[in-house]
Amino acid sequence: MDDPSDRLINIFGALSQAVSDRVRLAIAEAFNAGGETAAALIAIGHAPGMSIGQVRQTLRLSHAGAVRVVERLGEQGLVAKSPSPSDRRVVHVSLTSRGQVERTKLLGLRNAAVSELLSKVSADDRVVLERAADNILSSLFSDLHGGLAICRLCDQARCADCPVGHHRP
Amino acid sequence: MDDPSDRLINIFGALSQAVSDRVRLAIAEAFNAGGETAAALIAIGHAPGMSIGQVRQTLRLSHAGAVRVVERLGEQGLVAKSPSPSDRRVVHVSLTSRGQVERTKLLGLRNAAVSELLSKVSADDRVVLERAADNILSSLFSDLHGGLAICRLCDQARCADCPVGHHRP
DNA sequence: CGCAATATATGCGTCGCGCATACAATATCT
DNA sequence: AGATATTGTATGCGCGACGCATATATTGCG
Repeated sequence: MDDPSDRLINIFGALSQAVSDRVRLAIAEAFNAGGETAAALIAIGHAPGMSIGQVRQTLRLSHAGAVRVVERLGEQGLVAKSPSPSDRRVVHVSLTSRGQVERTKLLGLRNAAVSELLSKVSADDRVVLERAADNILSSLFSDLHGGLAICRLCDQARCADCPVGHHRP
Repeated sequence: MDDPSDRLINIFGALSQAVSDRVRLAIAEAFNAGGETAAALIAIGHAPGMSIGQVRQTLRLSHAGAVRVVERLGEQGLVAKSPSPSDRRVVHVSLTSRGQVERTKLLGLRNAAVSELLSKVSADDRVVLERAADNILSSLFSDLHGGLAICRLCDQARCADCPVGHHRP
């Protein structure tokens, strides 16, 4: 396969940057905590009962970073920690009802931001765009938590047949 | 036009995030300064003689932030400040030869990271992908420096007919 | 000339993060 | 079972990048 053209590389890179900038900005306006805090809220909502270590892997943070992210979310009353019954070292982190509400709000903001950009693409081209995205994302599948990292801002309930393949054995 | 499907929104958002994550990581491994410092190096190289204020707009930083970014690059010997002949308030920022070298290295890293991902897309689909990206990016054109912000990591010398349109009147 | 506007610089505080370390619980090995 | 290693979590500490408020210099305008 030929290498992609320099123009496509630059434009595709710029597009990706622009999209994530927009999402980041939209979330930052509505959520008073920076860094990976918003991503943590979304990811925890997707896999309720995650351990701190799983948060760490999903967000690619240090352990201390993961502890502090959960701490911040806890201070805002968005998540709660509960001890594991089987292993008393691990803490399970879940969303509170306020956390659920906040998470839904953030997902809506991301959805709106991305949707607005996609409205510039014709219906026919969207089919191809989706296939291209599927191909690239499925090539990135490594381990389960690496996959969760990629989808950390997704509304996975509304993403049938996720190409990153969390559901694989 | 119909709204894009939820699946496309999520996958496209995840793809964009994954691409910018990869680029960010590749650059962070090779460049010892975080935040928007690498983007500043690239952007200054594209528009040599930028003022601090233009840096501020391009990177969407506070004025103090822009001063500090240039300061950091200066400490590493990558950029140099020179007084403007016409207006003694403004400082022109340009790359040193070491800055040029470093910039080229970073551009290569970004190019490689994005190129590897695009290799998963068929030649036919790349044509459509490029059109879709053109359409989205051209819709984002606002002002000249907003455009530069979008392309802040691009190798604009290798991006003929940039859809963000810095070259427009 | 006096006053507002523009461009840059600096003091200060904040926030998110990583490193090193400490502590608790479980697993393993003999 | 007891000693040791391993795993999971928490904390002290410092750093780096950033914004806000403010200071200073230069320009433009009445």
